[in-house]
Amino acid sequence: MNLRSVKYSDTEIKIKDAAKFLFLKKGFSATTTREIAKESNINLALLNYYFTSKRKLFEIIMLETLHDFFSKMVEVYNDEKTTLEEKLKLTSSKYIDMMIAEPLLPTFVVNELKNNPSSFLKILKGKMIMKSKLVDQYKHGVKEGIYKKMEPIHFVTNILSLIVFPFISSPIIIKIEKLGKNDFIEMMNERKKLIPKWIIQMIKK
Amino acid sequence: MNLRSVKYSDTEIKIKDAAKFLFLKKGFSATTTREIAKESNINLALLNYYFTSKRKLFEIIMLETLHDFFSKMVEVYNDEKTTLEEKLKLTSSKYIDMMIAEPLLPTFVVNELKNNPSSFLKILKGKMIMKSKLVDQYKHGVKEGIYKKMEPIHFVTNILSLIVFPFISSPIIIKIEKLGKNDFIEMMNERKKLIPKWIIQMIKK
DNA sequence: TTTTTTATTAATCATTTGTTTAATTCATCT
DNA sequence: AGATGAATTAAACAAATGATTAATAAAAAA
Repeated sequence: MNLRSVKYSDTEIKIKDAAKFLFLKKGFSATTTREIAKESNINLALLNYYFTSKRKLFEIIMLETLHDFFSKMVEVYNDEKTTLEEKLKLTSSKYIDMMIAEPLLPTFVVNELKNNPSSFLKILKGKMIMKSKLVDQYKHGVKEGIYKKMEPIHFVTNILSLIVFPFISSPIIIKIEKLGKNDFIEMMNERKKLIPKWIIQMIKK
Repeated sequence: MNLRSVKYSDTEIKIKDAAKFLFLKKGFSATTTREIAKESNINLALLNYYFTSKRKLFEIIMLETLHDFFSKMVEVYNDEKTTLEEKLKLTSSKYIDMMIAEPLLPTFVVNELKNNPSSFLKILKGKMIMKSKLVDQYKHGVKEGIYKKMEPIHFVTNILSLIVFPFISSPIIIKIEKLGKNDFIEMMNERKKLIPKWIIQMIKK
C-alpha cells in the first residue's frame, strides 16, 4: 500500500508536482500561486482548498524533498557488510546519479537550510551521519594505523564537498569549460571513480 | 581617488549597503523596496529616484558583488613568483578568510549564477582560472612526472569544493556537530592548513 | 539675495498576489 | 431518481508592493 497514493488525490499530486518544480527552480518568493495553478492545470482556488496556503504547500514539499534527499544520502553509510572503500565507491556513484537525475535539488536544499536551519532536525532523526558505520570504520582504521588521523567532520565534509559542490557550481563549470549538459554529466560520471581514489589518498598512510 | 566615493553619494551608498545586506540574506524576490528603505533610513521614493527600479538596483549590486568575489578569487592563481604548493596554501587561506568575513556570499553567488548564468561572463573577462599560472604549474608537474595526471578541471574543482562547500553547507555542519559560530570558524581555520596537504596527496605520485 | 537645480518627503496609483466566497458541477449513496 | 457531500470554477476582496507624482526643503549657482 503506497502511502502517497492513499494520502493524495490526483489533483493534489498535480499541484504538488508543479509546485515542487517551480519552488526548486525559482524558490518560494519568486513563485506565485497563479503560476502553480497554470503549471498544474488546476483552478487557483484548489490550491487553498487542498493545501490551505502557499506557505503550507511549500512546507509539505520541502519536508518531503528534504526527507527523500537525506534518506537516500544516509542509506549507504550504514551498510554493515561493505568495507570503507566499497562504501566510498557506492556513495560517490549513488549520490552523483541522484543529482544527475535532479540537478536542482542540492541548491534548493542549501537555500532551505540557510533560511530555515532547524526545519530539518526532525528529518535527520536516526540519520546521524557522524555516528554512521562509515565514520566508525574510518575511526577503526585510524586506531589500526592504516589511516591518518583527522577529525571525522573533515572526513565527511570532504566526501560531500567533492561530490556535491560540482553540482551546485555547475553553471560556472559549464560556462568556464564551454561544456554542454552532456559533457558535464560525463565529467560527473568520471568523478564517480575518481572521488573514492582521492579520498583514499587523503587518508591512507 | 576612490571610484565609489565619486560615483555614489552618501544616500546612494546607504541604499546600496542596505539592499546588498537584504539581497544576500533573503534574495531578490523576498526583499521589498520598503524593507530596503527602512533598513537604510531613506524615503521609499529615493530608491527609484537614484536607481530607477528595484531590478536595476539589484543588478548593480550583483555585478559589483560578483566582480569583487571573482577578482579576489583569481588574484592568487596567477602569481608568477610562488610555487604550486605555495599557491595552494595562499589560496586556501585567503578564500577561507574572505568567506569568514562574508559568509552569505557563496550561497548568493551560487544562486545568482543559477538564475542568470551569463551575467558573469563579462565579469570573468581576463580571469580565466583554467588558463592560470596555477593550472600551468600543475600541467608542468605532470609532464615532469611529479604529479599524477588528471583533467585540470577536476583539479580546480577539487580545490574550490574543499574550500567553498563547507561554507555553503555551514548550517548543516553547525547543526550536525552542534557547533557554535566560533567553533565553525575554528574548523575552517584548521582547513586552511589541511586542504593544501590533501590536494597535494591527491596529485602527488 | 534671488534664482535655479537637486534632494527629500508624503501621498497616491496601478498591479500583483494570496486568499476567500458563492455558485455550479460531479460523484456517491440511499 | 433524488439527496448529500465533495470537487471545481469564476469572480471578487484585501493587503502588499513597485513605482510615480506633486509639493517642499535644501543646496548650488547667479
